[in-house]
Amino acid sequence: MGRAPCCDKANVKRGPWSPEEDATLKSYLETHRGTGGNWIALPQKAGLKRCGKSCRLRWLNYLRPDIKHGGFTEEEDNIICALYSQMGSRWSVIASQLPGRTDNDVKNYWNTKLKRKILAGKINIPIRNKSIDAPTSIANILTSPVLNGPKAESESTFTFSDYSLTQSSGTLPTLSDIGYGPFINSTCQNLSPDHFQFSNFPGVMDMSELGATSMNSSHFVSPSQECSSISDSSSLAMDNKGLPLPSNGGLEGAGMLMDSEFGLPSDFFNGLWFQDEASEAAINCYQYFADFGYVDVKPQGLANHY
DNA sequence: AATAAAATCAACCGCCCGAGC
DNA sequence: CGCTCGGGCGGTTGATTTTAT
Repeated sequence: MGRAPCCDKANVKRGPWSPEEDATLKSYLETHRGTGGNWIALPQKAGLKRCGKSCRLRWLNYLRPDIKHGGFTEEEDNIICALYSQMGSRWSVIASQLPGRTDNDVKNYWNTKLKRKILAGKINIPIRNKSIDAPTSIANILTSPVLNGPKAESESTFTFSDYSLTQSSGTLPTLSDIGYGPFINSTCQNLSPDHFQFSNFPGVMDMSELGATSMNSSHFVSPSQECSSISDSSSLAMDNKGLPLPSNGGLEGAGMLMDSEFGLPSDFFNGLWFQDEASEAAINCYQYFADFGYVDVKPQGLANHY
């Protein structure tokens, strides 16, 4: 038995909001200085025949003051790409770094325009291009160039269109290639934002700042869930359809990239794969991100709660 | 000008998490 | 400690708009 729905679906209006409904919701929220801590009860109080969640969404994505729509700047493009390359589809976290942007907006923008821009080679994604030695201890990996970033002069970019990543595949070892996979599986619970220096990316804030602000209120999936599918873990991940799938590393066998629970941008890379099956770049790129682009980070102090 | 195809984006869905009891 | 509920999230849908033929 599933949980009860949040509202009576039969008696709530659905679909696009009318200007009158917008005005009612906005007026109520402004008059009462918020929801009073309960979105579910709000529609009734405000006289709206809408689901509370629908009201919340409408407010957050459209009615809220200072919302910007469309017209993403190049700088915003770069920030989105860089953050996506680091954390995947954490749209709320990404949006929190873009004043006036909502997660829905960023998500739509990524899915409809940015992916195409990247594929067309109009956007370069900064990537760390440096060999590292296999770590022998936790200290090594936490201070390794891959995780902490290269010196500025060794940073390079690649584009998906020219597959230049292929050329550098030898210098982009995946974590599983160098034995990091099992390590991450067993130790990622202990990682903190301090171990990641996102500020090495131009225009991207240090992750530790996120840990102090937006990440505190963000949605996190526990390492037990996310780390289970990192790298060459042998555990199974479930895709959206509930089918058991091999976690990352799914390149082999079925000849296609597998989705995982870990927040990989798999749809994007699947797209690359199917677009050009012979593309080593897509594979390398996928593995690159899959292997160390998505290690979950948590504010220090929370790590042991899982 | 008409039609089809593609792109866009608002809105919904279902799941997960934390708070409160 | 377990259950319920609301908030929040990412994924997906589908209506509308734009572009191509």
